[in-house]
Amino acid sequence: MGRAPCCDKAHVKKGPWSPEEDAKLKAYIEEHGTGGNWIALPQKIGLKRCGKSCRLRWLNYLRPDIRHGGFSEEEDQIICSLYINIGSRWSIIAAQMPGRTDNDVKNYWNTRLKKKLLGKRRDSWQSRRLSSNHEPNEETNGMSPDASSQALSASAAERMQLHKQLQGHCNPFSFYNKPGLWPKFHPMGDELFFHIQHTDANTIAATPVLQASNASMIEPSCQNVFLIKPDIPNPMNAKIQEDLNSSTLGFPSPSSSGALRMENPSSNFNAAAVGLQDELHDLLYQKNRCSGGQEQQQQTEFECSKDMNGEKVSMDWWPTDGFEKSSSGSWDSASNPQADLLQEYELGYDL
DNA sequence: AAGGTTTTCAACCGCCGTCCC
DNA sequence: AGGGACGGCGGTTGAAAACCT
Repeated sequence: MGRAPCCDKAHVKKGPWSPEEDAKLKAYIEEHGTGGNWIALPQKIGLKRCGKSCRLRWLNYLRPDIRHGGFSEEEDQIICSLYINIGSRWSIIAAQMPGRTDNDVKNYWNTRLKKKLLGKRRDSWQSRRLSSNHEPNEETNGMSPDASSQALSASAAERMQLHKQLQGHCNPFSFYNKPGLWPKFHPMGDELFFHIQHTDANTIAATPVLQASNASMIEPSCQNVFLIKPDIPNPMNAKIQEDLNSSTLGFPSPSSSGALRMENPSSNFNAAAVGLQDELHDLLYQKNRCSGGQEQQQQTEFECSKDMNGEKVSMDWWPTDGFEKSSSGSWDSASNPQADLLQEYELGYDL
């Protein structure tokens, strides 16, 4: 037996809200609040709407402090940073940007940022498939992006690709290519701690901190993954800062292999954070790192590599360095910490 | 100008966790 | 303890707008 519907769907209105409905809902909530019961609310005010629909309309559109559109570069970076690290937790991500709703952030990611960061890469791959006789093995270790995408959740696949792009193949000086700068960056690490703190106080320092309540919603393995604004008093911050200070690594000691020692944690840590922010910014705003610093609009990793080599070369959508697909179908890691990451993605983790 | 295509985003759907009886 | 009610969330849809040919 299925669950009873939250409302009588035969008698509720659906579709776009009229100005009259908006006015009724807004006036009532501003005067009486929601009364703690969204289901009963539409009946009270004579709206032929589902309670959930009222709630959504209020939260996403009618609330007085809502901001629509006009995402700033800082917000872009916050969204990308958090998406890479915690996945599609839109409510948590939105909570970092006052006035933004999860729906807005989700739409913005799906329609703009994702395309900005990932879209052209797929297009490139598809066009190459059409214009050449590449065997799948040459491209992606036997898995086409489409096929591999089926094995991974969309979110995990996207984030895997973002990790890859941030790895900066074409940039030998990339943050990702300097292991000494890495924090223990594996998002599934036991005590993973990913601290993005831009030293430029005018940029990331303006980032609101994750609320403790939100942090508690992240599964334990990822609870230490978020942006921090150290000067904001917050129980979670205190704990994080304590961990940071007490760790010889600059972040909590790992309990497993794959972690990277750092001699000068604080400076490296900040350098790492700055490096990541810079690279994210580059990806978002098309600053070209591999053509001697020349600006080149809309250039993504594939095009970048193509230019570097003067010919169309195979740049895998999926990472291949250090990865081997074993005969059993699993990924072997050749001493590459990222192999573990991919393995866990393959296992279906969706952070 | 018209028709087709793509993009955007508000709204819906259904699952899940929590609360309360 | 168990089950229903509800809120919250992420994924998806589809109409409207924008853009292209």
